[in-house]
Amino acid sequence: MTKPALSRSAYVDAALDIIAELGVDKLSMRKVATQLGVSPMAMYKHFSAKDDLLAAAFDAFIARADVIPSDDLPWEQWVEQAGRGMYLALCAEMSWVPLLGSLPMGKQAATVTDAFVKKLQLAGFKLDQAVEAYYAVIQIAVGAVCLRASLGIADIRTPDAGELSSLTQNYLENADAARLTIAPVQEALLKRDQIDIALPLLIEALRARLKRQS
Amino acid sequence: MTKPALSRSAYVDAALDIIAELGVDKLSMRKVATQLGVSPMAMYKHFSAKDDLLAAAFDAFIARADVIPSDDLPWEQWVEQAGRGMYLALCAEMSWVPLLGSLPMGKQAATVTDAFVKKLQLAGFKLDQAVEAYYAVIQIAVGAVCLRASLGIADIRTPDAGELSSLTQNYLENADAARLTIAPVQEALLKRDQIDIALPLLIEALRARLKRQS
DNA sequence: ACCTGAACACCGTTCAAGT
DNA sequence: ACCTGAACACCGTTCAAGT
Repeated sequence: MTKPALSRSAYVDAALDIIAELGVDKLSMRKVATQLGVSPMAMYKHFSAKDDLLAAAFDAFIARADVIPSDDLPWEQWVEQAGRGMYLALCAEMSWVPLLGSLPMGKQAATVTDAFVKKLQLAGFKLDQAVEAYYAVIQIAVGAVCLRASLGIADIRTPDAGELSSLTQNYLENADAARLTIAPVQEALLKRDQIDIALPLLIEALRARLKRQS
Repeated sequence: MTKPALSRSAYVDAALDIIAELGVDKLSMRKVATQLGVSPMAMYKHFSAKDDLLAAAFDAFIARADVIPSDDLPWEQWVEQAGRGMYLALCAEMSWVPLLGSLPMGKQAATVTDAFVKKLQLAGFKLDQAVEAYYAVIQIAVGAVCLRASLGIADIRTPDAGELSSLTQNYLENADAARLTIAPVQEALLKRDQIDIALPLLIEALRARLKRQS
């Protein structure tokens, strides 16, 4: 009996399964192939290299994350929800984080761009301002997830109330008076959702900019 | 003749050499050991695992980057320069970028925190606002570098004038009218320094916040 | 204390060969 | 066209042994 030829998306789905279970760092060409009952080398007919598979998997991940908010929201809330959506999707699958700086944006990312720019243009922003705002939100979402990851927060559970984050623990080595004052404030800040640090400030600045030109 | 015992910092220096030459992704325990003329296993007396070496190397990298601006600048410029300094240091050694979300902050990062918070407190911000502003700047700097890396910009050269970034190339696959309008604006934006996208907006918001409470 | 040698259990990828 | 098997050139890390 001849095996049906495996499609590109079959490999991508298998990769996403393995990533969900073991994390991006444990993904290997061999594991994907084994899950599909195929030789590892079969994949090189569909993907030029592991990076290619990873980029395709990330784009599929973005599609599933579904970060585009409902259209009837006012722009401030729309932007806030879009940024939070990106942040939350990545928080749920934090093993992507170390690769965030090396993954190329694919087709699904482009549809998010389109929706964002359109929403802001309808709100009265100029095209270049809308594009600028989009990339500012992306930066902040990615930065927030990176910061969260550096805190050593595990994927699911929130940190135990009594326990200092690893970041604050490091900070308190060789502590002086200033650090002892700063540490609890830092710890309180970092216990909140990291997306709430810079995103509200950004939206404030955008609102001021819009008001100034109307 | 007995070899002098190798210190932790000798390993870190060797690691930074290899990273500067080949990139973080090509660093291996075996290469560091070979450069020092030692068995790979010798390192496990000084570092519990490769992650431990990498964290130490990153902290040394931060120390060398020297991102703390001169003290006599007004706070807006000080914050702007600090953020830009982080951004530029990472742009110069972009192979760190994929790891930005998984590297813990060490002692050198803590001295940057201290300087930043102190500067903003002297400018009139409350402690919690100063800490919040610091992490907002970190997020934006990290996000900007991640975005720059995703553009497929090589470490040194600026992209050829005539050539679209890989991000815009991907964006233009299956292009409709809207995308054809957005693409050149996006490309112009992404040719600028990525740190200039969100950092000025953040500083604007901070200034407004400070004015409101005084 | 610090280092070594050999081994284990993995990797990504090439290449020639199969059907 | 698509897949296989064997091989190459690597990895991080463990463990028992050396000095």
